[in-house]
Amino acid sequence: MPRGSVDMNFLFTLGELARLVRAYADKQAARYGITRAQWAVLAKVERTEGLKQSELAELMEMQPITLTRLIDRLCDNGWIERRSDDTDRRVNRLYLRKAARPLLGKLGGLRSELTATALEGINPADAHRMLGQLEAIKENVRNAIQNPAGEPPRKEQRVG
Amino acid sequence: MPRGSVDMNFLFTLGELARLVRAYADKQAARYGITRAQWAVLAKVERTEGLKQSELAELMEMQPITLTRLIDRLCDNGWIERRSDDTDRRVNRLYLRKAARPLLGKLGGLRSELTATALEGINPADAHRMLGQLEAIKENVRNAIQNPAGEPPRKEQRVG
DNA sequence: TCATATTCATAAGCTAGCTTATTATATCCA
DNA sequence: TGGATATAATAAGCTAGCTTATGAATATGA
Repeated sequence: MPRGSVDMNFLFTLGELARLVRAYADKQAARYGITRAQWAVLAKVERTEGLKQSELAELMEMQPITLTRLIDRLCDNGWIERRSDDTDRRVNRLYLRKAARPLLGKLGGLRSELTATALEGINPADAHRMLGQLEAIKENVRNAIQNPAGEPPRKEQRVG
Repeated sequence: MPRGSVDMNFLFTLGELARLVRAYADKQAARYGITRAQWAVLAKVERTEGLKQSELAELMEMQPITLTRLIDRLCDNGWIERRSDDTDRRVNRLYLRKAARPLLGKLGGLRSELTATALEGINPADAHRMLGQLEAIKENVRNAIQNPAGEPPRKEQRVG
């Protein structure tokens, strides 16, 4: 196993874990008539109302078209709404609707439950450190995507 | 933040990281004409030739029908083959074909590259511990899926 | 022994990712 | 002023997850 952890099975373990967690969270969230992906969008809108779709997509590390579909569903259910921008007619800005409030309350509880289940037996300090490492890895991968090896870094990076 | 780490944003951070890593790995693997999901299957078959599809699906925490489609692609490309079982005509067993060998060699190198990129700046001991924690979380979630809260554990668990 | 239940693989149809292309609107600058 | 370029959202069509349903083969048990 040359060079330390290089040959660890990190890639596939992460994929399998994400698959399991997604299946579990989707099943639980289905009680409230929402999917995990839609829930993630709703939760972000709650914290940052008034964003453009493109800004939100960037925040969530997701392509704008993927977000468009999720927003369609959330609007269909009356949880959020698109409002057109005063000065740029291309833009939609996203706002919560009243109907989302009770749902968001329940989802908050569910999030705590799911997190507690997943992290059971791991002490809080370790869990915290692990979360920090996951964020660091996210940053590494984001940089790798934006500055592919062998190419000079582009100016005007979105992530500074 | 009551009760330690319960309200950490573990759920969505994991989802975003998995999305980023998948996008990156897919883009790199595309150089060899394969996707990350197909690659994961191929790598498992390499390590455990002769498994039934249903056994492999269980190993990979994935539904049999999802696996069926991935196997279809791998067979189309001539990298693996389904062989029927001598004693049970319902069963397909999976074997590598010669054509997979050079590909597997290249993919091994790619895996090391991707892992090194993702884990850059994290020391090997920490990375190792983190991987162990991810496995522990996987186990927690698997148990939660199989023994939903409020129901008695079913006998004949698949994961014992 | 034969009806019932289980298992294996797959089909149909859904969500959620992606890339590439399109349309409408803004911006830039010559 | 007006043509090229850039940006916002969406469409089309792909992969990979899922649930539910189905057909074939096997196992079980009265």
